[in-house]
Amino acid sequence: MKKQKIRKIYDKLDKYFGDLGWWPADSAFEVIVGAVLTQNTAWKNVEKAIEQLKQNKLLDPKKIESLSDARLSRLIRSSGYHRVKSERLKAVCRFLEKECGSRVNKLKKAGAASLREKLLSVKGIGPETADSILVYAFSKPVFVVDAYTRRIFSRHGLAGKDASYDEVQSVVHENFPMAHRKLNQFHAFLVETGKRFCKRKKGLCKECPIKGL
DNA sequence: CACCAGGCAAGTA
DNA sequence: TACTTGCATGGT
Repeated sequence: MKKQKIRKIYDKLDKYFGDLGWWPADSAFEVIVGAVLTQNTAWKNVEKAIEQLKQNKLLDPKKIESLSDARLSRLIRSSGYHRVKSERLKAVCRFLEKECGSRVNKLKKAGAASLREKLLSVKGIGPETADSILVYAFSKPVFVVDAYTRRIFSRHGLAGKDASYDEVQSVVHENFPMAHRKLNQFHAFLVETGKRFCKRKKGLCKECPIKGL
């Protein structure tokens, strides 16, 4: 039964990691920026980019929207794909201006499903980025599926190797209590497990806290 | 040197 | 629908 197995995995990881303090950010908007910048990119490189924006006091939707493409992409260069990502950031900022007058915290009151759809309509925001924003910026009860999650779920027989994003997400939504805090932590646990123990070419390694479940 | 990282969009068949 | 490719820096 998947329900039992997922529960077991969560409990093991909870005991092993405790509270990982995700998502590290000082504001909802910083979460959104981080969610875009971390697309297919190591978080370490994203931190430097966010730090650049902070040091220049530009971590603000209206300010980012009005920057030149050259300036913005230079500031976020360390996060990779900087030309693409500067466009994506601007698209998100335009969305925020239109949606809530750039008062980002207003969106906490929005319904999760409708906000998800709106986010997905922004160019540069796909399912993972949208869900990361929903759960980490706006505390919605949503489980984020990422590359590590896929890898781990596949190796533990919880999802097919090439299951779609929505399929993997459903496995968790249907088999795990829908508390925001736990879904939030669960994703953080899986990413941390992946980073440390489940690299692409290795199989499950000995020290992995959920080995053999 | 090769490979990977907390994806997504656009093009093709 | 299901592939494929471009995007790019920084770490191992």
